[in-house]
Amino acid sequence: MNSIAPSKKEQSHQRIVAAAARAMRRSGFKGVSVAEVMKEAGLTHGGFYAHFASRDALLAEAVSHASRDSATLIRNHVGKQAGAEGERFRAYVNAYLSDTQIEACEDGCPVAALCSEMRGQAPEVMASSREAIHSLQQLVCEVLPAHHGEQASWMVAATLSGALQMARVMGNTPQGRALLASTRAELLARYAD
Amino acid sequence: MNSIAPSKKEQSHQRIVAAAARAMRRSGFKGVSVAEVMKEAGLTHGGFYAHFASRDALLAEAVSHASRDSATLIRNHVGKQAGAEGERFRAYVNAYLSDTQIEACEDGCPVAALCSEMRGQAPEVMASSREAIHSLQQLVCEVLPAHHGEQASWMVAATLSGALQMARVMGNTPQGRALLASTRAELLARYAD
DNA sequence: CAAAAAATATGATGAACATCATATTTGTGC
DNA sequence: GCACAAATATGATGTTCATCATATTTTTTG
Repeated sequence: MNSIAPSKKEQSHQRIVAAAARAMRRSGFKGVSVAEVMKEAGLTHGGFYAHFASRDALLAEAVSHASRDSATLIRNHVGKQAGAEGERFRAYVNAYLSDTQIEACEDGCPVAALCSEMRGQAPEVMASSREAIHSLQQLVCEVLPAHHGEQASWMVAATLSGALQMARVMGNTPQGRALLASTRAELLARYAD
Repeated sequence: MNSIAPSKKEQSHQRIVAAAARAMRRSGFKGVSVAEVMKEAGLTHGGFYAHFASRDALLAEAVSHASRDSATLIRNHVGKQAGAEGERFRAYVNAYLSDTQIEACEDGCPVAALCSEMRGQAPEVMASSREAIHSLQQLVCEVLPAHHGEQASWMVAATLSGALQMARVMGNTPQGRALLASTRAELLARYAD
């Protein structure tokens, strides 16, 4: 077997992780059933344990995958606007808190999708979760005008995640959209420059 | 029977709701098992359906209970400091984001404890959840210096809930405490007056 | 193409859980 | 203290689910 081409097993492994990462953000940790994820990956449920030591091991990998994935998505979106300091921040906040995010959980930020559920998970899942939170803060740091410092980046990360979660509970309604609009306006007024 | 004294049934009902409200904030919606809640209330699991139409009906009541309960707790704490405008806000933020809150989920804000899990619950649970979010924002409005307006109150509510959730994932560690401290500092610097 | 190895499918097992029907206990008015 | 009603307990049922042992299929190698 060629060691460059991904083996069949690796491909299956990745399909399973990707399916879990989507299911997780759609329905929470508890919403990830081994059988359903395997079906979504085009496999049968029994073969699961040839790929993962346990369901928790899958969840841990899926959190990391979702984190990298959503970070890449939004980096690509923001990276193109390399204008004045503050422009990248505007683009980032407007994307993270856009109205479309209310209903687009599946490909969105795993912290917003799962944060209140992370506490109390298995140790390996918590470790991945802490990394996902760090990754979110890191991303904020990259786009936040530098003079605001690290302290502000933690607070902004918390605001972004908290606001998106709340808006999703309100739903894609005037209320939910107003919540997002308020948060965008406050953040931009105080941190865009 | 006297209609003033709470009946035995009402007392049991309240004990069940209170137990569920604690279990819920400790372990999430999924962590509320009918059998365990009944045991914690000093009853056996089978009697449950004499009190509630379904598990979801219990969850909905428990969210409302937790919301009222934690609001009362923090109102009592803050209410005593009726000093200059901004003093109440300082007291509120310092209490909501105090280090002790990292480990005190059971009696804390149900929005911080459950927000990312609320989306996708049964309709009655979502209705209670939306009310709990409104109640949090209302409380922020009461303590926020008036000139900041309603827009700021939504953003501050999101920040509080988001930061506490993240800190709880980090745990009661230098990291978690630093996250809370950063958020407190930013909020107070920008909204205390 | 045949044999060996790797990957996946089938089906079973046991645990956890919500729900409910029925029995037992507890409290109340006479 | 006795009968009646309300409240609670017991135990059963059916379902969902993670996990795993074993069989079958697919892939690779000689």
